[in-house]
Amino acid sequence: MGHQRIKIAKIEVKNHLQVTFSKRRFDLFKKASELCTLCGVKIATIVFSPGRKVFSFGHPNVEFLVDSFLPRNNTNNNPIANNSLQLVEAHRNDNVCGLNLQLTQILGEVEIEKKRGESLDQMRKTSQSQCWWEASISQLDLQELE
Amino acid sequence: MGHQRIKIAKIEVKNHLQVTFSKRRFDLFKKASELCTLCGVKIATIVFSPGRKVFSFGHPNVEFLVDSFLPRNNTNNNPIANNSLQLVEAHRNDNVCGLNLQLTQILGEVEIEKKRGESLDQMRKTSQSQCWWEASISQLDLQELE
DNA sequence: AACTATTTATAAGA
DNA sequence: TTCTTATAAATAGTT
Repeated sequence: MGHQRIKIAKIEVKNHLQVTFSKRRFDLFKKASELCTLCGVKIATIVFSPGRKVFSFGHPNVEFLVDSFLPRNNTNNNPIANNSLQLVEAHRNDNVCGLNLQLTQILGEVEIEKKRGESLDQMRKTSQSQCWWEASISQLDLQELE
Repeated sequence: MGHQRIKIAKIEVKNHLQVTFSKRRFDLFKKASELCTLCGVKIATIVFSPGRKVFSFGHPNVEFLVDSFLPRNNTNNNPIANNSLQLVEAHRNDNVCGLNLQLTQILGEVEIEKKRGESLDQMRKTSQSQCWWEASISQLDLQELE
């Protein structure tokens, strides 16, 4: 890729590895996010980093994995404790879900802004002595007009 | 992407969606695999398809995820179960942390794109002398633009 | 962190 | 479908 193609093998230079990890992890989650949106599927991705950290992406959240794989066989018979746990669970899920929604929405905004920038760039380039705005405004969609 | 750029939004044409899903799922797992090899990390990815099928990729396998995160034996006095619960806690915190990092980075991207748009807008305005009617367009509100 | 030169990924088309 | 192709994205190395 890039200037030189690399072999898909363990990167030995620690600093280089960290940079590549950050870049590729971000893009992996981005691709996962796009697949979610494009195809309306549920995805959970979890990465255990070299630095012993855990990164994850999930839509609608990562925890749905737990619900999918395990039946809730709660052996704790204390109803108050159970309710409290459920409230904590709900709050956490809302938190993660909300962040994912924000992420999705903002990714969309980025796309819109980039597209707008590209449109303006293109129009600027094609504008000679003529007024490009008149010819182009009819081609802008609503989001761009906003 | 290919011949045309597409909006990241739900694909409505079923046949098209299926093709895109297959391609992008393959590439997602490929990217995950490369990240594993390059950086020596553990990854688990699970996709619940529109056709109710489940696809997964894991290195060294997918099950380590279940073993790491899901407390199978929920008897509260079981030290193994407690360890699992702690892992779940840690993971959730990391998940939120990771999402926040993504949000921060992407919000930064939005700012950059908006500034770019503003500078292009400024360039446009400086050329207003050639377009006497342009100012009136800029003053139209959203409803009028629609 | 930002920037290129290339390699990849991929939306359409065949 | 499967392959091809034109174009958009990703990214390795650089500044």
